[in-house]
Amino acid sequence: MISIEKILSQKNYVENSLKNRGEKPPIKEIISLETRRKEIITLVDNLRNKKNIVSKNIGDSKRTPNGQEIKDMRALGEEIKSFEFELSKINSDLQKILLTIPNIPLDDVPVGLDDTANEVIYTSETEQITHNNPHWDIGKNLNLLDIESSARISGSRFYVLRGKGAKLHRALGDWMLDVHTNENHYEEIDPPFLVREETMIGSGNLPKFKENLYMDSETDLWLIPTAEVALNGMHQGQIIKPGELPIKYVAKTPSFRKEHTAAGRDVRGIKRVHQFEKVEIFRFVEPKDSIIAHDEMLEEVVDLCKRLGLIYRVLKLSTGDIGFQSAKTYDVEVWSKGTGEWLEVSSVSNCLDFQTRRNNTRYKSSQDSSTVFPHTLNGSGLALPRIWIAVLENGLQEDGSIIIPEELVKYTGWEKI
RNA sequence: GGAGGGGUGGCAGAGUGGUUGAAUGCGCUUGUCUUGAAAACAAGUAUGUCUGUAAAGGCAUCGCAGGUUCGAAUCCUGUCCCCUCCGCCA
Repeated sequence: MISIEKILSQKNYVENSLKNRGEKPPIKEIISLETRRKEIITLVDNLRNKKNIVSKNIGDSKRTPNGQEIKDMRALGEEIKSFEFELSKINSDLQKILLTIPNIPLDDVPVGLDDTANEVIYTSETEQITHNNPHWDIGKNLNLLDIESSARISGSRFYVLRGKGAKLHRALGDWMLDVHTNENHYEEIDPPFLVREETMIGSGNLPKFKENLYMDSETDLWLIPTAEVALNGMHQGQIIKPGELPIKYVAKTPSFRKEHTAAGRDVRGIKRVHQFEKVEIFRFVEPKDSIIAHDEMLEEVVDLCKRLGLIYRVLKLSTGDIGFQSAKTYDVEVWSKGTGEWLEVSSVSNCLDFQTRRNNTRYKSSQDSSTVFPHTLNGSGLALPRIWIAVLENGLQEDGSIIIPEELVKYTGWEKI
């Protein structure tokens, strides 16, 4: 969440920045709640001080309190209690509002209310070739993809991969994990896929995006829509020791999404499904380092696309299109030759201190020993079934076979399908 | 799921309901001593929040939430987490 100090001290800036996202936060209400909150704190503290002095006096002199004292103190206690009640109400109201306010975009994010304002900042090929053999046909013909079975098992928007299709999928994931751990020096994490509500709030997925998440109401656990949620939760409530930043995590997990909002869209194939695998890279960094870290992560993601021989482009998302928790986002898309469209395979975001404030993840700086909120960054590296789609459609030969990218051969054990 | 035990400061570990924000030890920081280091000695060493230019002070926090009391780390209730044993189980 954004800090209340920022809202108070830079009211207009905050208001304008959020307007660019199409948001109108109740700034006035926040300010009045915050003002009242401080008033009550001062009041309650003074009353408690009174109470403490009397109690201490009784304790020090080792006597029993007289009737008048007991009466006064009881009244004082009641007064304190009623203010405390108001205070807790204000705190929860304030919290409720603050949790629904999205992050403030960085100044170099293109202004616009939707994806039409996104800027394409790089495209690897000037021309995109199309061949009219979508992955659902290729996959079926070569017995790599079995939508009929997944429909029997789970319904629509799921997939079954089989044989070499499954192996290719696994090879892609393993290769990505190896690149991130061996070359980019991330620590591999295998986290839980079910998380507590607090963890979902920490990442920014709750309370606002409940309708897109699966959860078990018996245990109050939520299925992660991305490993970002789990990785971000690793240091909830912790103070990270001096010298431990940057922390770099990579995880391959399933991602569970209801995709209610997209009903009817992208129904064919496996581009948009309820459960998919994704390799996610995540960093906790010192605030001064997040801008550079963001560009590094974009490079790491782009490098994967290059090495797979895919056609890709990089978008800088507009103020209206970046995610709730993000201050700046690059999307990386690969070209799907079979369907003639760009597939988003990565979203690389700098969330600044937005998530660490929600998580209460802090960092003790070695210079001045003050505690600060570190910045977090996340990026897919990469989203799997979509990359699987691209590799399949991209590798399709005249004779109907598939050539596997060279990098993957030592993971698959074969060069073609 | 059943039965027990436990959650206290960076760590370990005390704590008859009344100067306990908290003994003691370790660690860490600084100083004295030393050519330097070690040892020894001395001092300091949690977080949040409010008032204040500052100095300083108030308040809160002993897993979390309530309750009892003039007064709660200490008593009561609920809850979460951890450990041990039993049962079940990939």
